[in-house]
Amino acid sequence: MKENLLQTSLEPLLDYFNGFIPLSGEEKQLVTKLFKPRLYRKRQYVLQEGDICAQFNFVVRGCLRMYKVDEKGNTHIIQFTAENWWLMDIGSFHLKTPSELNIDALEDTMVFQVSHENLIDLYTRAPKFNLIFRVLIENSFVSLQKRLLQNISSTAEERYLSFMQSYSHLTNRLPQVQMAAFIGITPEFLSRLRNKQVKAKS
Amino acid sequence: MKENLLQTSLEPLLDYFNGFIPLSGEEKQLVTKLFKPRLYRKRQYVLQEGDICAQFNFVVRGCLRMYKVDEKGNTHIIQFTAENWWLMDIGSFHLKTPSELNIDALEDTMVFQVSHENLIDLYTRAPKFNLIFRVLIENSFVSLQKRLLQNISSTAEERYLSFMQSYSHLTNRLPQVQMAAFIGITPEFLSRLRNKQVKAKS
DNA sequence: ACCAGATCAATGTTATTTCTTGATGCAGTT
DNA sequence: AACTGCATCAAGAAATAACATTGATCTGGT
Repeated sequence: MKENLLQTSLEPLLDYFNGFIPLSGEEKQLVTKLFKPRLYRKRQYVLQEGDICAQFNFVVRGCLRMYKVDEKGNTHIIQFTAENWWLMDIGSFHLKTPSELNIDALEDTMVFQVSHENLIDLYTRAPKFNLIFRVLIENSFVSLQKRLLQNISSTAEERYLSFMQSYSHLTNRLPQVQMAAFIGITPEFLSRLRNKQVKAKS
Repeated sequence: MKENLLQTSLEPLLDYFNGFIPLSGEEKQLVTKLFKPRLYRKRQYVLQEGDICAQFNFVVRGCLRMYKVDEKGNTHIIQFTAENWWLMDIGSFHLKTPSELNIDALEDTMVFQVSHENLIDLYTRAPKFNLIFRVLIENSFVSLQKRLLQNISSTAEERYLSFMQSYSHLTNRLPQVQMAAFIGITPEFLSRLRNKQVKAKS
């Protein structure tokens, strides 16, 4: 019986950084030393409400979701993260306070993780990463803001359409229950919306 | 979308300890304070190779397996653990060294966990637990040794029969792939063995 | 040459997850 | 009062994944 091995090639991460600014050999070394691979299986928690978010996660393969569970037990998804993107609770990570968010895996997912300590170390030894991470976080910020705007100003149907656009690479990988929880409607209603779309086209 | 809540009655654990030696009210208090409930879902890791085993796990409901993955990616199961038994990597736990073993859930599984620190605390405040845990570990030791002996001296068929006996409570709960990985044969060959058994009986 | 067991590929069986549909309800518009 | 946009609950249907069986073929050790 074979199990998933965590194959540990740092390549995708190095490629990612290189896409911003080429790294020196030494910097690659640093990354190699400070980032650790880790496999999460479907449904497994990466971060649980009440815990401190101790890692920056870079997804190499698979898909994560970050969400909040409200008092009624309803799940609200803040973000999906698949290949070559980052996910963490920045607030909890930097302030070292318990998170009120959850992160878990929607598929078996490989990530590279840096701890807080190691990230500081990285910044100190290779200041270039300040730039990289600044840009990276700015990007996240922008898309978050876009999502907020989108969200507060639209009907369910509009949100659905907008979601299909901005997450087009994921729309046939994600179960509809998850999309519904992102859009903020019930799976049943999403089903009806889709139905309507199909009919409208013909 | 609703998520699973954990129900947290300590009863089974207290009963277990009481089965050794009756506990005082104070001792029960201690147990209540130092053990934490935790739910693992099917396929979820409890311990991952490379991590330090930080908890003693007492299974209340469900079933765990502890295994090692070799260089070829083959899984060798060391132990199954269901209701009212313990599981951990003792070595990693005590020496605080990275484990080379994995533990994961074969079913949704409820455990109570003590951390290293809390366990020491428990021993200090209620020395009676030294006895309890000594006996408990001796028991594990004995069955481990039995397994080893069984293993090095038998054919696959003998190992299968012996497994059916000593794990009789689990034989219709465990998938055969898992049993095969315990016995040390391929699932296909196990299937044939079982077939042979059935035929032999008629 | 034979036996215990592996490997590979195909197929069958069950269980689990996901999706759809209908019935009904309810709070805000118009 | 009726209509729209959504929720809730229950039941089935459809899709997928997990598990089991079987046949064919191979291998290393006696």
